[in-house]
Amino acid sequence: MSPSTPTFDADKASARAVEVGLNAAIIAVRDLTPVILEVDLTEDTLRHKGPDQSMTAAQLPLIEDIGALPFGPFDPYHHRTLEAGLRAWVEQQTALKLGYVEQLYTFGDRGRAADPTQDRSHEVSIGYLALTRINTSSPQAEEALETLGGHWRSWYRYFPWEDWRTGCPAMLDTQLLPALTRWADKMQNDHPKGPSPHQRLKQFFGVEGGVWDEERVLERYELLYEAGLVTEHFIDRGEAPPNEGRHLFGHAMHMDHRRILATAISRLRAKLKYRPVVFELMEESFTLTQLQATVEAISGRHLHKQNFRRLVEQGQLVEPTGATSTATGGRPAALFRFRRPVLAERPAPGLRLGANY
Amino acid sequence: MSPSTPTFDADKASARAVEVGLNAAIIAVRDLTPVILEVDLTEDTLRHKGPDQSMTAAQLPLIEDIGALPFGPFDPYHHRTLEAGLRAWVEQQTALKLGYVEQLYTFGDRGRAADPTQDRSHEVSIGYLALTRINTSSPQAEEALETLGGHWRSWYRYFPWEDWRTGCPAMLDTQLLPALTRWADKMQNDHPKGPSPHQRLKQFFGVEGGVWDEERVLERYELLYEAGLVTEHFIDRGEAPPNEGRHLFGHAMHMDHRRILATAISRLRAKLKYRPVVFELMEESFTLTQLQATVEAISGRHLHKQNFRRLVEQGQLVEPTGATSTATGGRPAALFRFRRPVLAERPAPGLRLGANY
DNA sequence: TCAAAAGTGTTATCCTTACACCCATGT
DNA sequence: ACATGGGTGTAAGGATAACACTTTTGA
Repeated sequence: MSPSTPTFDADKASARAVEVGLNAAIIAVRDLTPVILEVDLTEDTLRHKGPDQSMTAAQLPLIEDIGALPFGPFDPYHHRTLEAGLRAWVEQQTALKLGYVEQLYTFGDRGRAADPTQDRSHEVSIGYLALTRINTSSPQAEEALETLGGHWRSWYRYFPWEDWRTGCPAMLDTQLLPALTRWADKMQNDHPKGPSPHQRLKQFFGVEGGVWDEERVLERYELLYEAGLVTEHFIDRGEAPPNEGRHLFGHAMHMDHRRILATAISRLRAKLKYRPVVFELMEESFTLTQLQATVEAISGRHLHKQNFRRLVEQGQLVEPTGATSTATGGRPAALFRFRRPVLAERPAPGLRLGANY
Repeated sequence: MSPSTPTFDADKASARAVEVGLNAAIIAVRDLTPVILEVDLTEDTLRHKGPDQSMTAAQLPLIEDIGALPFGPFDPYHHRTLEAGLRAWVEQQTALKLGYVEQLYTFGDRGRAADPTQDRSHEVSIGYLALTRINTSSPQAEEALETLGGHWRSWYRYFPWEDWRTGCPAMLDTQLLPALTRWADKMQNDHPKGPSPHQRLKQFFGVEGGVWDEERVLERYELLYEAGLVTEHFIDRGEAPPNEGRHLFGHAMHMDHRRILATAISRLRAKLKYRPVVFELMEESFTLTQLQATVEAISGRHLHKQNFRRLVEQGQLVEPTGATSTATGGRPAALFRFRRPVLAERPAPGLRLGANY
C-alpha cells in the first residue's frame, strides 16, 4: 500500500477498541406459547449496558417494568469462539441446556444515539438465537432463574400484532394500522419527494392488496420504531414517551433488545421452513397435533390440520415410535419422533408451509 | 442481581476490549463470471491483520501469492452504524459505488489459533457481502484499484468445485472426492464412535445418493478445512502445507477470508431465490439471456432456457423496455428492466429456481 | 350416547419439468 | 442458405389447497 493511500494508523488502534457484548434470545415453547427468557433490569445491568454511563436507574421508572435479554460480555482471552463464550455464560447463569444456537446479527448502534460522538458506550452487540426445551422440573434451573431475576414471557407480549393464530389480531385493524396510516399520510405530506411510506406499509403489513408475510417481523418493528409507535423510539431520543409512562404498541425492552428479539423471530420463522429446527423445541416423542401447535405458535399462523399431517409424514421428517398417548382427551394419538436421516437425504428438510394454511 | 450471582466486573472491562474489523466480499459479475475484489497482502495489511503480531511478511512466502479481502477497522467514534463505517472506507479506498450491502457473520476466532490465550489479536471480524456493478470505464476506479493493489478474481478460483455450469467439475470426481473419502475412511477408523464423516460427505457433497445443494458452499469449505485439504488448515496451525508451497484445493486466502467468501457465496445463492438481488449486478436494461447467464454464474448451475424465461416473465419480475439489442449475434433480443413494484406485491419475489434445471 | 380429538380419502387446481417447434438476424 | 441465438406452445406429472368423512377414546 503506498504512503499516499488513505489508510489507518495502527498506533491509534486503542482509540477504536470496543467491547463486545453477547445478547441471547433464548426461546422455548411452553403451553402452546413461544416464550423467551427476560431478565430484570437492575442497577448492575444498567451499568453494563446503558447507552451512556450517565443514565441511572433513577431515569428508569419513566417506563414501567422494562426487562432485558440475558447479556454477557465476550472475553477473547477465555473463549476461542463467540458461540463458546455465549454458551459458557448462559449455562453458568441460567443452568439451561442450550440446543440449537445461531448467530443473528451484530449491531454497532446500540442506543441509536443521534450523535455517535456523544455515545460513549463503545460497544458492539452480537445477537444470538438459542433454542431450548424448558425443563420445569429441574430445581436448579428454577433457582438459577430466581437469582438471575429471569422470567419466561410470551413473545407476543412484545409483538401482539404478530399472533395470527386465531385470525387477524383485533388491535391491528382497530389501533395499529390506523396509527400507521396517519403517520404515513403525514410523512407523505411533509416529504412528498421521499420514498413512499405507504409502499412499505403495503409491503410489510399487507394492507391494500399486499400480503402478510409472517417472516417480516423485523421490518414491521422497524417501521413502528420509525413511526414513533413503540416506546423505544422515545427512550433512544431521550424524550418522554407520550403515554404517561405506559407502553405504546407491545411491551418495550431495554436498549435494542426488542430489535434483537424481532430478528430472532424472523429468523426462526424462516428457518422452520427449510431446516428441522422445530424438533429442538419438542420433546423426544410427540403427537402430530403437538408438533402442529408448536409450528403454529412460532409462525403465528393457523395451519390446516389434514394438510399439515400429510406434509410432515410424506416429507419423511418424522417416524412413528409405535406408542400412543392418551393424554389429550379424545382418541389416543400416535407418537412420533424426528427422523434424523432426512438431513442427508433432502437438500432443505423443513416444514415447507405454503402460502395458505 | 444478587451479589452471589456469578457476574462480571466492569472494572476489568478494558481487559476485554477488542478491535472490530470489517471485511467485505465485494462481488460483481463480469464476462459471465462472478468476480470478487482481492487486495494484495503487504507488510502494512499484515500488521493490521496478522493472527499474531509476530508474524511478518518473512513467513509469508511459504505460500505463493495469497491475497486478502478488502479490510477496514470500525471506529465507533466516527460512524454510527457498522454498515456506514463499511461503506465509508470501501468507497474511500476503492472508489466503487456499492449497491446492496448485507452483513454476513461475525467471527471471533480469526486465526483459529489452537490456544486462545496465545492469540493476542483481540480482534473480531465482521464479514459483509457487497454487490456492485463493475464500471471498467471509470478511470478513478481503475486508479484506486491500482494504488490499493486490487484485482477482480473469479470466485471459482477459490472454489473450483462450485462451478457446475458445464456439468460436474472433473476435479471433483478425479481428485477432491477421492481425497475426502480417504479422509473419511481414516476418521471412521480412528474414531469409530464419533459422528460419521461419511454422513456429512453425503449431505454436503451429494455422494451416495445425496444431492448437490449449491447453497452449501460454506459447509463444503469447512469440511475440506477439517480434512486438511485446503492450505489454510496448515497455515492456521503454523505448519508447512504439504505441497511445497503450492495451493491445495482452490486458491488460499489470508486468514479466514476464504471462509467469509464462502459465507458470502452461500448467502447470495440462497438470497437469489427469494429476493431480487440479481438486478443489483445487472445493468439498467438487459436481455433475458444476460439475466440467465448472471444467475447461472452465481448459482453455479446450468439453467433450462425456456423455463427460465417463463419463470422470470410470469413471475412479474421484469418488464420489456420496448427496445431490442442486436449485440449478441442472431436474432435481436428484447431488452427488459427490473419491475420494482413486485417488491410490494409478492412476499418473496425472487427467482424461485426449482431443484432441476 | 355424545363430544373431542385423531386419522383417512378424494378432487380441482396450479406449478414444475420436459420436449418440440418457430422466428429474426448476420454472414 | 444456414448457423445462431431469441422466443412460443403444450402436455405429463406432481404438489397444494380445500373438501367431506370415519375412527377411537373419555365422560
